[in-house]
Amino acid sequence: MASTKTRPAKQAKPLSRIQEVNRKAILDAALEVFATSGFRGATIDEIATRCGMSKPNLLYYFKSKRDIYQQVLEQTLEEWLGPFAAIDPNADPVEELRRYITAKLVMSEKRPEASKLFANEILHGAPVIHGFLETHLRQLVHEKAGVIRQWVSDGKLAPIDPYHLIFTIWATTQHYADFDVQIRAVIGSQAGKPGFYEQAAQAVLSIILNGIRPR
Amino acid sequence: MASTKTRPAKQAKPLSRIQEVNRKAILDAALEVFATSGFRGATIDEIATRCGMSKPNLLYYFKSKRDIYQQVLEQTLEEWLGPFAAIDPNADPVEELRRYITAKLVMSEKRPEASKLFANEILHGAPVIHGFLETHLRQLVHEKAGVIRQWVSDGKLAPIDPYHLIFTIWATTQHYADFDVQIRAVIGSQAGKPGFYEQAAQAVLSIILNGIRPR
DNA sequence: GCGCTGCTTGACCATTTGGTCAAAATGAAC
DNA sequence: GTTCATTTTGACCAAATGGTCAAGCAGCGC
Repeated sequence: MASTKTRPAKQAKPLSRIQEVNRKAILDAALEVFATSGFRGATIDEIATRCGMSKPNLLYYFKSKRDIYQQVLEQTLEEWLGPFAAIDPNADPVEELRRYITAKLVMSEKRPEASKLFANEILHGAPVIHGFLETHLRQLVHEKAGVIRQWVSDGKLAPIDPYHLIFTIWATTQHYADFDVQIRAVIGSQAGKPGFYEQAAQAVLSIILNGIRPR
Repeated sequence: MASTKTRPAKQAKPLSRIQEVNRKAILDAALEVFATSGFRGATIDEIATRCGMSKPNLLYYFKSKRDIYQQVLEQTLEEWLGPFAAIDPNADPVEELRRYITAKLVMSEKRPEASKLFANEILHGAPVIHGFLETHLRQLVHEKAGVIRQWVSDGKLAPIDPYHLIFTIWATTQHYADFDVQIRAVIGSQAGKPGFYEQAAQAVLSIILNGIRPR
């Protein structure tokens, strides 16, 4: 994604102290607003207000609403896919998947906005990150699918379609972030309690890992 | 939900032929538009145009955008929860869950808009159906959780938290509708092919059912 | 202090869009 | 065909919102 990191545009202008601070503040606020309201529902004004800034001032740093949105998305994407990219072909399959699933559940608990941001983007047809999905993500998934397929060949996992396994893991883990309102409504106060996510992790791991253990 | 079915308001006015036709056309169009654009993104104009109607004419049948949205949501809810409500305590657990999961995957394939509509509503905090979630859905889930717990007690299923099992099933099955764009981008043309959903069903069933089979 | 560059903003504009209304068209009953 | 209720619409309004701009302000090197 992007050229280097979060530069405004071309020609690596050094990006002053105040710029760095303000751009970060904007992106942080934008993540929350976009995650809870979606792209259409979010307003520049709300993002601006949330970081104590006027609308024109915010537009001094980003040229449009779409621009902010895109950069938040790209920035969050790396972080979000980190644990997936880190899946190690040489580790023990079940342990490695346990690690990955746990990591994703922790992310869903700690940063649900990131998950919601993507969910919303994809739900509406991925207008902004469609290209990324078809190239980078596709390549990455293809690679990891190969790893899983190898594990299956080696008899270290039950025979399972790697792609659907990946989708199942994504679906279950992200569900806890994206649908937290529903979960909270259904199970009530327990959902907020400290041990809740550990309990969720245990259940999800139990289902998926036992579902794919060699037999 | 709602008083009887889809009456405009109070006092069961018989609802003329033309009303019946038009209301249905509007609700059908609205489902699609709301599902793809979300509540904020949808416009009355688009819904109206899509069923060959003028905006004021549409507002003759429904008093506001919110009103249409709410009725589409309520109408689809019943249909969506049907298979869940139909889970039979007396059937064989593994077979019954296989039936349910399969039914949900079929729905995700045939009517992805319904799934997307809910996903969007919940993602944005369930402003409209929050009450429903906390009462009816909560009660229903509680009831079915009891069934699963009983199955576990009887040794017919591996020990698993009923709620998390339900969430896992919802997450995986609905993922195929809500994130279809991502799936298509990642695995390419295969996603459209006829056998794809059967393959998905097989993989999901394999993981979940083997994950909960008594051992 | 001076001047210059970079940062900030009030005022403003254009577009979109939910919703209203009075008047016209249509259909049904007789 | 006349009459009345139902249905349809063009024209319109008000609010929200993305985005612009010229002018003001602030920091900083000298």
